[in-house]
Amino acid sequence: MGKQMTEMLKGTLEGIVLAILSGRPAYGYEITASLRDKGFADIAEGTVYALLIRIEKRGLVDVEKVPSEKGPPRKVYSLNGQGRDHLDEFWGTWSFLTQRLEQLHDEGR
Amino acid sequence: MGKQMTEMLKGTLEGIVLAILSGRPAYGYEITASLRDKGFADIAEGTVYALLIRIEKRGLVDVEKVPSEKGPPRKVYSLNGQGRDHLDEFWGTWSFLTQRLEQLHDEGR
DNA sequence: CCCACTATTCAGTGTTACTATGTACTGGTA
DNA sequence: TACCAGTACATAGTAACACTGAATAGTGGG
Repeated sequence: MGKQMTEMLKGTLEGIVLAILSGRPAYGYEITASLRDKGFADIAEGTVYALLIRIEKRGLVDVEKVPSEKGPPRKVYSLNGQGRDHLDEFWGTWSFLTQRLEQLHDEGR
Repeated sequence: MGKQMTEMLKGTLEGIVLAILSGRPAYGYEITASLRDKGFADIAEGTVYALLIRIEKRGLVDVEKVPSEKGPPRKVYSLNGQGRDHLDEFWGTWSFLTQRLEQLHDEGR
């Protein structure tokens, strides 16, 4: 992954994962695959799992352990009320940033 | 500043400052004021100065010391060729991110 | 029996923005 | 004179985050 992308993902990746979970509950391995599909090809598994543990500790998601047919049990994460609030905040912050940057980009020509 | 914004600025602030410098050369104190004008009210001076030193070490900007009438000499930074390339890369990475997130945001309703 | 795939965890690292403080120069004012 | 506000830059220490690399564990196929 480019170093620029790595830095830009800080703070953003959390929002991305919360947004994915806002659609439906999912487990780590699944989310990693989903990210790859969405174009984030080089996000390491370890990164996603660490993020999930973080948002769990903050109380943004509920967790349920579900047995898998193909491997160890899955930890299925679902967005709760607090998580939904946090996601709303995220979109607010994000749109603020995009507006400022769009303006800067337009000024630059 | 919100913690979310703090994290999201990582990687982005550098691009913002480079974009400002792409318009015209500027010095730290001036850039900090410019950021306040642009809506980034709570960015600490120390943050900007540290960033400027960083991009100087990476060779993205040229520096010239210019005496000031109102205080210590100013360090005026101007974007050089390498900085311009880096800024282009930044916009590329940024637009990739915004596209993915826009899509995610639209899916979320 | 080993390998590929599924699934999670964790210690150590590098980068970044923030906090808090200090330094230095000028001009106005009490 | 002494002090303070404004200008201008620097830096040590901290917290947060994504990445690297590796380990662990379960299942099924060659």
